[in-house]
Amino acid sequence: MDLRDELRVDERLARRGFRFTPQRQQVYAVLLQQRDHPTAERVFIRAKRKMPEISMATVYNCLDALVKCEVARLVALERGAARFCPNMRPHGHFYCTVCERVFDVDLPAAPGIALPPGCRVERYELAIHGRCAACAPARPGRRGKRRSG
Amino acid sequence: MDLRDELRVDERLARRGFRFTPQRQQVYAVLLQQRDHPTAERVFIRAKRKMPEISMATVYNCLDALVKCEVARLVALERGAARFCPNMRPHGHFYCTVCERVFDVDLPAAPGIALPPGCRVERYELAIHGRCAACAPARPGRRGKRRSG
DNA sequence: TGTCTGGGTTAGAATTGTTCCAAGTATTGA
DNA sequence: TCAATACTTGGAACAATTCTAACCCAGACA
Ligand SMILES: [Mn+2]
Ligand SMILES: [Mn+2]
Ligand SMILES: [Zn+2]
Ligand SMILES: [Zn+2]
Repeated sequence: MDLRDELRVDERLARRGFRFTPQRQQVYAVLLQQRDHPTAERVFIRAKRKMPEISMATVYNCLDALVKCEVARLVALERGAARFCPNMRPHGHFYCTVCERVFDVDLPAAPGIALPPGCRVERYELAIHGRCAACAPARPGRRGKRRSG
Repeated sequence: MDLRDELRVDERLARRGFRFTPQRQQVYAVLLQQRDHPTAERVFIRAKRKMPEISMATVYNCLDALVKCEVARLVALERGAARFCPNMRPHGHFYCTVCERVFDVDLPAAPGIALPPGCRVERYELAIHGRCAACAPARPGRRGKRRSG
């Protein structure tokens, strides 16, 4: 984890009356360490390696604080568990329907979409569903590695 | 409901071994009647007006059949209840974060997104979050009409 | 120093949205 | 007419998330 990043996170939390507790540091470190868009449960499993006492409730609380302070993004790709991403640059996601891995993709510079009149855009959520390189050749069933951590 | 549409639906279901039962007709009619991207529960409430015996399990079953036969789309905009849409032309969605209404928007002709190499796209899901015309002027809290059905 | 205050952590209960199940019903086609 | 198959139903089960109540802890302040 980059020290400058951590300092920024610290003050971003403080600005909203949140503390950068050891649990929140650990949850944030987990997000930075393996940027594979883990679910809350996967974050929980990884965070427990260095902090065995941490609870699921705390993981949800920490992720919520990080998302509220714009230090992490919640990514809702399908129904089912939300995923989390510490990349705060605007970007979309490629979701492999076979191995369920998620990849960041850049958004097009000029979306050029005609909105209903009077609408104000807050953010774009682009999800591209398909097959990643590892899974593209297969036809049905599942391929590629899943649940690696 | 357009008769030609209904006939097409009938055969689309039949092709997959599904029947266009009175319940499925009713659920489909509800989707066509008020194209506001209702949740399963809202479909249930509306369907009960003409078919008081219908159950939630059947509404889920019917929506599932319609989605499988490509007669309706499941739209997963946020965490929480999925929404359903009978518009099968490719389109994205504008989601008002205040009143929670959903509007169809046309997709740009050429998205022009650089994907991870080797990826095969199945479909795009574009969701634009923001404020609709009715809710744009407001700052915090909620405005606009909600849950009208 | 003692204690007040407010956020934080925890386990477990509750809630939400969805899927599954078992039993009975309806439709189809030999 | 009979068997196979699909369908509907209420309720149980389930998964993801949120809520609750008890305790913890750091910093403010008397
Ligand atoms: Mn991402
Ligand atoms: Mn739509
Ligand atoms: Zn894959
Ligand atoms: Zn609105």
